[in-house]
Amino acid sequence: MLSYTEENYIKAIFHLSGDGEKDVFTNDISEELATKPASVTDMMKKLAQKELVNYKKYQGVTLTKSGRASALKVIRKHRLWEVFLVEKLKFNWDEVHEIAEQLEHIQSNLLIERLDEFLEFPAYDPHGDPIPNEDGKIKVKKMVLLSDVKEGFAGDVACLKETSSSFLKYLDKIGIKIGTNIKINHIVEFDSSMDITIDNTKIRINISSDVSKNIFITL
Amino acid sequence: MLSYTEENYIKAIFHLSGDGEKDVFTNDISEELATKPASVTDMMKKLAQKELVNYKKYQGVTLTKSGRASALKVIRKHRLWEVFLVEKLKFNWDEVHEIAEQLEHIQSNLLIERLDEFLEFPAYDPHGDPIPNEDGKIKVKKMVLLSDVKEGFAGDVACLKETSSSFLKYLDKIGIKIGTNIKINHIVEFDSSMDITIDNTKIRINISSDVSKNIFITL
DNA sequence: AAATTATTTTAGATTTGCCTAAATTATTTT
DNA sequence: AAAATAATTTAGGCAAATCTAAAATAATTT
Repeated sequence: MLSYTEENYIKAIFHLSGDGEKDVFTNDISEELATKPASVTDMMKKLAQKELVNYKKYQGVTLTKSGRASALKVIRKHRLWEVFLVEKLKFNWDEVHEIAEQLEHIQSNLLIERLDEFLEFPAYDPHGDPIPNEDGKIKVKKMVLLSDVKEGFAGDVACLKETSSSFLKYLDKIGIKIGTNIKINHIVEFDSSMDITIDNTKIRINISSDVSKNIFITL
Repeated sequence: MLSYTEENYIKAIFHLSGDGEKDVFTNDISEELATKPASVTDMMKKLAQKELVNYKKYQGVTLTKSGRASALKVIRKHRLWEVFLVEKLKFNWDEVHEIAEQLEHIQSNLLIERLDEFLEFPAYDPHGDPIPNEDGKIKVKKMVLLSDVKEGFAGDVACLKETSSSFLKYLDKIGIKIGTNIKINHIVEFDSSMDITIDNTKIRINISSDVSKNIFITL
């Protein structure tokens, strides 16, 4: 069984690797977890010993099969708890992250399966991120970054890249949530900001490229 | 803020002191928490330093006001989570303790208030123990140990002293739960076992004094 | 290719919570 | 009241996870 800290390292590596694709480096992990690089090196040796990561000095790390499975389990728990907090306890989507960071470490397989059932087997969390199933399988939605599509295109908000509280609060304010329909009326060449229509209403708003770069919409 | 371990010590002291009445001794705490007496002494110094306990060498400890408040907060969380597990996630009353032991340490005032609301402000947990309110106030039910009442007496099961899985499973089997009406038909002088009627049915069963000593009924 | 810069690792400490073994204090027995 | 026993504390250490400072390695620049 993994310690609280080990789980956090494994999760950080999973995220930094782009869900397991790329190698991850010491400095990046230390930044993600707000620790020092030396601490990361110590932990990488420990995780390598436990065969959770493939580690070669100075070469970065990747997760092993077993490490990947552990990461997906923690992510599953995190996202299910987020659904619980938003759907059942009426939290806003910008308030749930810190609490889910704690809840994700609760150890009980039965608990998480019962929670999943109670929530009626959600496929996505409140930010649109997919919830891995018991076997770590993820349902991938076909989607593109809003910033990558052309004028005239329309789609539904599927997922957010950035989930900071300030970003989520801004989206609340302008009326964007998961499932909101967005139509791109015009892209300003100068700054790549977009003039969009929300849910086929008459209201048009302008969003900066910093915003459109962080919203995925369905294809 | 208290560490996970400190919270467990404070909670153990609260329970061992009979909810704050008596002095508590090193050996008892070490037994309760499955640590060694020397470890307890270390922690008592630390908790005294933080003004959570009154500690005098060799004399035992008591909780301070602040220690008592911390204990009640952890107990509140533990019991609310137990209600959640039983009422919402369909756990049996003998399965919830270990999970609640973990959940009770999650830090978020908002979470616990929202959970309380979601559960519709329960006053008692699945074992009949009272749930302290936000201010640490407890609603005391008037009750007596089943073993302390006379033949002919009847009352409703209010609370259990022992909450081990084996005891709870036995109660399940013989049909006793919180709220069950029990009438004492006869007490066997030899072993103090009791012949009882459950919920005014025609079925009579015999329970040992080990059982009757662990069931509280309403006065 | 040598020098500079950036990244990573090693070495040695620190803190928290725990341990064992020995010493101390309190309690009980004779 | 002295001896024996029980409870508690002290002293010294260990493991996990962290840190700082110094050394080693890799990458980049000139």
